[in-house]
Amino acid sequence: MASTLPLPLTSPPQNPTPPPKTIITKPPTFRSRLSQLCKDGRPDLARRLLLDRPIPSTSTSTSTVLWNTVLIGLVCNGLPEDALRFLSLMSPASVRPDHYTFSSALKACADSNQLLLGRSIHARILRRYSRPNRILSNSLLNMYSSCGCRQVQLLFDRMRARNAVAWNTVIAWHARNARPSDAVVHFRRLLESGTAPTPVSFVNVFPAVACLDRALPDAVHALLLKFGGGFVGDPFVTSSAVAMYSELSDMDSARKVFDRTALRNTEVWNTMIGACVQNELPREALDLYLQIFESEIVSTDSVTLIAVLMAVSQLQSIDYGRQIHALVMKSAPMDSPVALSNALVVMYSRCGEVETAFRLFDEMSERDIVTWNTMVSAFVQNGFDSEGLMLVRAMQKKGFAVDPVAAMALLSAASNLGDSRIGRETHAYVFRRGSVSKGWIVT
DNA sequence: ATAGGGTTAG
Repeated sequence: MASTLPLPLTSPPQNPTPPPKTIITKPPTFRSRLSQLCKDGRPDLARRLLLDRPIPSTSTSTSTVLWNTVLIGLVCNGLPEDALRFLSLMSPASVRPDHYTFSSALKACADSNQLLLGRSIHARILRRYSRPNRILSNSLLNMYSSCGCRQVQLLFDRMRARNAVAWNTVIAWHARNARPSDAVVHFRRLLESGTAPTPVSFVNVFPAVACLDRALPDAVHALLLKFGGGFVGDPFVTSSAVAMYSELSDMDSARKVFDRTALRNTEVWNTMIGACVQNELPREALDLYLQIFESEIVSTDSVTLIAVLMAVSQLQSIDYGRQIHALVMKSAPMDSPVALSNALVVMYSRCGEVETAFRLFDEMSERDIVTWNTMVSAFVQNGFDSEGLMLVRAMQKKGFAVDPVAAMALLSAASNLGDSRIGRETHAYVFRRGSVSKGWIVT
């Protein structure tokens, strides 16, 4: 290109051809190969490549970067246990862990719920650094929060430089542990501290405000509009706000938030459809599904189909049910998730087609506890009590223990059959197993 | 290269 330009002859030569650098791509470095493998979802290959490397001719600090790359790759690909095993192979003589190592290790502990290991890493951090940096402190907060340890508050209170991430972590911790007012208090203190809230601040606080003062949800939503004009378009924030209004059964507000969102991805649609189902508005749910279908802009996934099947179950319309079933077969013919098959079984059962429900149940290659409970309840609810009882035996043979849902079906079947022996046995079983913490209701 | 986020069947 440069050679075709009419250059004046007097001017000095100006690199007539581009340097070879821009033509020949540099060979990938060992680190870039590792991180590419991790990005491609093959951290196992990256790990093997690193472990099989003949002799580490690189310096200790370079090694650390390589090890961190694989470690982060394992964590980000949902393999926290492998990450921690890999970490234990890091010999301190040749690889010296750094901030990145520790923060990834803490995330691995958080993801695999390993409090003891997390604590030991915390101790190593304190031995290494007099004061952990902000990211390490936030990683520690997250680890303790994920592992359900109360140390979160103490650690947070002692932090000097708290950024939004730290605040958000504590807000989420309170909200998830059924302390909505503490979550809101920290949200308020976040605003008072002068730290700018982030979209995550709102995502975390929304679930907490639904169960408090009725004025709060609108107040927090107003704050959202005031603080982050940019956040309202965030699909996460939208989903969270829709879910909050749905929880309050304020479907007008939920719909308003949804309608005002420019960027609606599959998850946002799923939340809105799920909100309709939760509030027993199956027609609205189906209508929304139809809109996705016609717009062809966003795609649907198994979560969408599950919600739609629940709506059909509420409507008890076998015609719609069969159509959705056909769509399920078309969209996910092979390995559809168990939850989707379960939802199909529920739908046929609610529409009164127990035989079809059982055929689907019978054809399933994988069944979980919900599958068994669903089919047992399907039998009992449709008057096939003996079949329900027999299926409970089959379920126990497969190693699934009777849980509160199955117990309810059993009691109901016993009562329908007038079988006092099974009724008494189930009652005794419930009493033996019973504890409120396990979801059992003891009477 | 590092921290926090929404929906999911009985």
